[in-house]
Amino acid sequence: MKTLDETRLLQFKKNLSSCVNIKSKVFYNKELILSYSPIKKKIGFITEGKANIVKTDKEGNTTIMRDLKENDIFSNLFFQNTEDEIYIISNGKTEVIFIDYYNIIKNCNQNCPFHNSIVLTLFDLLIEDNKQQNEKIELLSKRTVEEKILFFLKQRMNENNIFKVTTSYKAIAEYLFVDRSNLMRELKKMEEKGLIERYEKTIKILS
Amino acid sequence: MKTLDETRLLQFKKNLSSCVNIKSKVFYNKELILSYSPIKKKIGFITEGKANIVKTDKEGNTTIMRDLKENDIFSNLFFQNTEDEIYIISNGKTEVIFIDYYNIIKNCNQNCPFHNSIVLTLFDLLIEDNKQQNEKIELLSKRTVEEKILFFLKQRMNENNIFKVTTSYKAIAEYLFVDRSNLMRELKKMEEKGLIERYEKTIKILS
DNA sequence: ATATTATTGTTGCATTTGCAACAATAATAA
DNA sequence: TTATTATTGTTGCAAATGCAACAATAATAT
Repeated sequence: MKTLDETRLLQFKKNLSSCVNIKSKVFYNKELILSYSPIKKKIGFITEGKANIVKTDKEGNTTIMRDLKENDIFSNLFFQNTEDEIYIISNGKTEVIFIDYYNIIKNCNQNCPFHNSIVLTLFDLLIEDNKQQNEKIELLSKRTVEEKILFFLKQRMNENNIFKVTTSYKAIAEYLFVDRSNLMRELKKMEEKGLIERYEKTIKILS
Repeated sequence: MKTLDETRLLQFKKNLSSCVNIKSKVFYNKELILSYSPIKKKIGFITEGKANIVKTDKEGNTTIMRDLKENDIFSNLFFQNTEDEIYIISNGKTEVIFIDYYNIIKNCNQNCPFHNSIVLTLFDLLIEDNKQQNEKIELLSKRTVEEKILFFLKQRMNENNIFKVTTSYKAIAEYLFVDRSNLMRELKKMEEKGLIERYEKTIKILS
């Protein structure tokens, strides 16, 4: 039983506009969707496409903190103001619904029946996000690049133990916070060890 | 303006018992508070003390994924079933309130006025947790041990740029996912570089 | 079609890091 | 108190990793 099924998400999207002020917006590739702001507290919900949470430190190093996809939630409420700059950037064409945080916490005047349902769905979406973050922390806690790769692949492989690189090895290296050339080297080693088989962008996990 | 002030948390604790089934429990050092379960979905709220989210992989390596303290929320809903085992473990005397997830998502029969307020507070507690997770991901994205140490220290130093090690260097090394002896070595290097001053368990950040 | 840019694959090399081992000290238990 | 256990501080060494550079290929733009 999945907590968040299609029906419920559909209902959520319908209810949203009936109760709180929302703004829907379409972004194209590499556009800024949201940045840190202590004033304009917004919650975003991706209705179509993909996005990344990207961090740039003061030396200019850029890292992908998170991958976001359809039905994922995000917010500038999730970040604190640090030296690093954190942005949500679209990855291809992306459609987003923005919800004003104050609309959520303040019960709407007419005490509409939708409000509770919306908050509950947001709650479950947040739990889902939390789960994904824990998965990322678990990934990063792995001691070696090989362990990181295996964990990453096993989470994403299909029922035939196959994972297809739909993005790029560069993007995967960024996601794992490892050097790209080292990623390639480790993949080769893993193939020699018999842990995986690889043909260009198709990887079969054998272990 | 803080989202979650003392007054609100007090109200939350009061309301909880009026509306949903809760169970309060006291744990002593190193006791199991919660583990992964697909059936018994629980949300925990720490009213006193500290706890850790601890992960053990199939090789037996144990890592501290998160530090939890008073007013922090946790749940087995946040984890997926992987090869790694994840537990919430008390760190000293810890008092916890357990909330049944189904109590939250199912509006209570009498449609009490507390329910919405509770869900909203849980929502904000989840946002707070999310923020802490992002902070940890940001920390782990740092490329070198030195960068990790500096980020860690700057987040925690007081207004005089002083951080006191209240736990142990061993625990800090675990939290940063770095080797303890390397942590000591890097601290020495950083002192030589003039980035910090250190006297046993007191560190002054100079940069 | 051709030029331009991005990605992939590879390697040598320097650096960083983890591991193991040990002594010194501190904290805790008997 | 004394014994026992945990933490701190240090180092040599091997392994893992990142960096830089490059050619080959693929993708995209003109």
